Amino acid sequence: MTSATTDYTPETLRAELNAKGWRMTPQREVILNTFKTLPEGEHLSAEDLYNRLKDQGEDISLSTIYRTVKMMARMGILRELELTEDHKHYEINQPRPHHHHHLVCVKTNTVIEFKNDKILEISQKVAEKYGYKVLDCQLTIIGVSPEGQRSIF
Amino acid sequence: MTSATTDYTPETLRAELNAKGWRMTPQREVILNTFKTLPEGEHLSAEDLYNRLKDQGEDISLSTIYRTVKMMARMGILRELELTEDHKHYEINQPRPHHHHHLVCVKTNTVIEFKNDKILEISQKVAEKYGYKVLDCQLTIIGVSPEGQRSIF
DNA sequence: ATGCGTGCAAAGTCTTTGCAGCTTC
DNA sequence: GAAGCTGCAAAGACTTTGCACGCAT
Repeated sequence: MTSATTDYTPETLRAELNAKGWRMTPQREVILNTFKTLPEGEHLSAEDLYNRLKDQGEDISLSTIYRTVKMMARMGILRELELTEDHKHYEINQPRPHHHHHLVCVKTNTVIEFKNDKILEISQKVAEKYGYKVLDCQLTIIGVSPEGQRSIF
Repeated sequence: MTSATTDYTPETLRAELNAKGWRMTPQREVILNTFKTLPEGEHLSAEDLYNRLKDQGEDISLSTIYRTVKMMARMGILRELELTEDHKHYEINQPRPHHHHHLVCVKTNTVIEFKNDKILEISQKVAEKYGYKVLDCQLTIIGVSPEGQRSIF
């Protein structure tokens, strides 16, 4: 298991998979590359990814996508985000300087990204205390945006 | 909308509901009280809550439970947690000294709770910057436990 | 009296799984 | 060659919704 700051390439992914007796495939490479080139702050649901790839002429089944993103999340390659929507979103797990967190409005469902280095520091301290290795840490602030505060409901 | 540190009672809940043109009901009171008396650190899924109430002779439909916990989460009364499982868990949204966060192992699915006051401080600062009111904040650290590190897969 | 809330059953959404065939090691 | 991986279709888990009746305001 590699740390959250590994910069995965198809080669390092292949190596890690092979070490576990698993295999590199074209599908896995395409998915990894898609996340690696995703603009910072953008995150995709399984279906988003499916459609995006389809548009690019890459026909990867939804099953494979679900299987792959879950695997990559468990490996620490992707961050699994559960924000306001009722399905998971994924984004590449960036090393420290790019790591960000989310501020979500319960009324408007707006999501704001923000950075804060202390959070990773705290996480590492806590994890160390329990002997855990950190793959990812996510601070999600749930609140009400200025627009949301104006509405009664 | 009230702050995360409000200590809800059936009366304050009724007042807040009425102010919005909504209503207090026996079901809502039972659900609120159940969460209020839940041991710290315990959190329930909709189905957990349904069964627990049934055992106590309180027959509240699953639909109502889903509707109520979602409403209470939006009001900031409950925290909506998405940890390792594929369904949401709820717990009362405690004021600061009892607020806790989660350290999750991707391999064993173990969840450890921990407290850290700095996290709420950081959240409040961030929220303020954007003009948000904080209802809840959750730091989730995803990692690998010592036991998990021993297994290859 | 009004209209929100509940319970029921049905529908919906997102995700997982079994299996046959293909691909990687 | 053996075993993992993919795609398809079907199943599954959890959650939401329409509607008629009852209850809070």
